[in-house]
Amino acid sequence: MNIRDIAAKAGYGVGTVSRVINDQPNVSEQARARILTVMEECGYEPNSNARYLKMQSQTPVAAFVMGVGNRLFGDILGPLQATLAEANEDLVVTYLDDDADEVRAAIAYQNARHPKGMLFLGGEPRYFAEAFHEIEVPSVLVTGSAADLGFERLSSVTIDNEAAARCLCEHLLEHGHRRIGIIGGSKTGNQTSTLRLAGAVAAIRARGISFDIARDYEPCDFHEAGGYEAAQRLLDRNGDLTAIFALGDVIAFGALRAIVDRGLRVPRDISLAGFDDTSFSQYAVPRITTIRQNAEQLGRAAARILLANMHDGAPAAHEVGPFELIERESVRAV
Amino acid sequence: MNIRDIAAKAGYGVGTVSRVINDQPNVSEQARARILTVMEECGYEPNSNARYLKMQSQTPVAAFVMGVGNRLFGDILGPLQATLAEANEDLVVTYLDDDADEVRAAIAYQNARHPKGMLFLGGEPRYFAEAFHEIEVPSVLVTGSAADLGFERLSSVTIDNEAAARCLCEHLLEHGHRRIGIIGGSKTGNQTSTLRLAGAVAAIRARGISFDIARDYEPCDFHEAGGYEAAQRLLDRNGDLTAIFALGDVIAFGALRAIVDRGLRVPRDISLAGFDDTSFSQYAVPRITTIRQNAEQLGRAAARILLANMHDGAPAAHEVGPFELIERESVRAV
DNA sequence: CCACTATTTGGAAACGATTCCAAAATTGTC
DNA sequence: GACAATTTTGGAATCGTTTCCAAATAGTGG
Repeated sequence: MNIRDIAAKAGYGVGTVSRVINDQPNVSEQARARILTVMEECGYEPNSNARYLKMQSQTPVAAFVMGVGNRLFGDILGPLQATLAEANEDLVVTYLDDDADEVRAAIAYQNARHPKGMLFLGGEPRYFAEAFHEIEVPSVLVTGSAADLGFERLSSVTIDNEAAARCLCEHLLEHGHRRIGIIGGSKTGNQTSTLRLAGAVAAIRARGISFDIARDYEPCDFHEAGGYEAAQRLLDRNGDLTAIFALGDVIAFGALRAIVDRGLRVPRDISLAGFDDTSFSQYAVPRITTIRQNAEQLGRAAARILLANMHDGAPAAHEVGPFELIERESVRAV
Repeated sequence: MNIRDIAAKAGYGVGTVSRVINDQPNVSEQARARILTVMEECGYEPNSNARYLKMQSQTPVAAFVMGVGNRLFGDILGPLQATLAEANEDLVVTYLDDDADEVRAAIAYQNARHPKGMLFLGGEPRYFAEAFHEIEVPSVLVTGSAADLGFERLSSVTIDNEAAARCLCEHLLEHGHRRIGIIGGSKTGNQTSTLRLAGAVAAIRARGISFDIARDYEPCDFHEAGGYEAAQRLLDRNGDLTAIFALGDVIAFGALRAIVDRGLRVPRDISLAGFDDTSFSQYAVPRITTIRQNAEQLGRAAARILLANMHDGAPAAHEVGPFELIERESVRAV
């Protein structure tokens, strides 16, 4: 069942059928209706290979997801893919550890098939910045800023992580906290966490309160176990902390458990704040104060920007989405 | 740069070049070497669209993920995609709500591009069973059983949900619980949840204890909010429950919050059990007793079976993976 | 050296779409 | 009703492969 069959059945030429398929003008209403009916009847779907072959565009959009465990990415990926689907664009997904070599290899592999576009979720911008010079298609960095990387075809969608962390920290400060500990962010430094850390530290120091990175900060991997261990280490060093700011909700969740295991209570003994407003944070006991970023909006924005880049040759855009402080029960005044 | 250019540059015909590309016999060593050299020099990569168009086999493997929120699927998808990648197979992912029409439309759309294989994660087998008669490629149902659906080309990878639920319920019974409530599973019935429910109810009734579906069971959507509300409704009806079995960890997590909001404590007043051993369940307060299924193993098995089906024409296989009861703190003896 | 078979090679046809140009049909104007 | 302008239509050429079939070449035994 191909376009010629449809044309024959409908009593029109292939050109007209093609125009109908592609929603192009200069087709009479009558012809359009008739052809649509026939296509419907036959359950006809155009062959995408023939189509792409002719149109010279090739494989679908490729997405690289660094950090499968992060539920935020799942929440972003859903709406992102849905938006792409509305434009009939498929999405080839590759899941990766956030490791420089693995990232490079995966990018090289996908790049060889000339995808129409690329998407990077999570991960360290530095890693693929190295691999990026050979990429000739529009790309979007989701959940990270590429504005300062200066790549011609690399857009980005993110929130202002620094401002958000500052906002949250000010919230803690306003509640009287003076000894605040921070956990999260890899030892080797990771853009997003670095920004959050910077914002938090800036807020604290702006009040003339000292913050000693070596003492008051503890890096950890981005999962519950990391948060658990980091909180342990941080509390071992600092008996006087009244609040802990975890650079991610899953980290906060692990930290919560660590605090409880020490016989302490949140927020009575220690206040706790997270980041991301992952779906479980409003159900945790206590409900966790956090920063919400709108995953759906980020996902849709990423898709929209990429489509604009791909189809209309729009220049790289750098969208900064809104965030919101969600006050819950895990922070109390001291 | 196409196959004709390469043929011209190498001084051979397109047929010979094609044979080299596809590793076919009947090419002299001399020709093969020369052509490979030229291809290398030119950085030539065959156009996959033209190729798939001609070969009638087409786009990569298509995966349908029903229920983005479910972190288990993320955990399965990672290893699954990695295994596929080892065989140089790309994965096109579509995220869907578990809705019959949406599923049908997505399957029709992807099927029209004649993917090499299909994967279904989560979702209700019935929904795509309807759409399945038109699928002519090998497929694997992950996290659901297809053994009894009787489709020629549909494999499945799952655990024995019924036995696992029975096992967990027996654990509750051994701890002296006699009034057990169950939450989870959609109103319209969903294979996985139905099996879990059946196993649980069977275990309870096997002890001569009555279980009244209308009274002791409450369906809900698969997320924290669903669990929260279902637990509320269930507890409103039954003041005498000593244990609640949630048909999924996220549901259990919502239920935990609902229990706490009633001023009750887990496990002192009510014991709670989940299913899936999602990463947060061992950090929840209290740590949640649950059933672990090995996501990585399931993912790899699914990919392995699909590859065998695709490449070697292996018949449909139905793999039943192991499960494990993880005893934690949320269940105590009464 | 010939007849015959086996291997290697070349190139036209086909896959199913899009795109363009020319032809046909319609509309508008006087 | 004639003519121009516009809209609609048909269909050949094209995209870059694979797959045949026929032709050329190499190999073999007598």
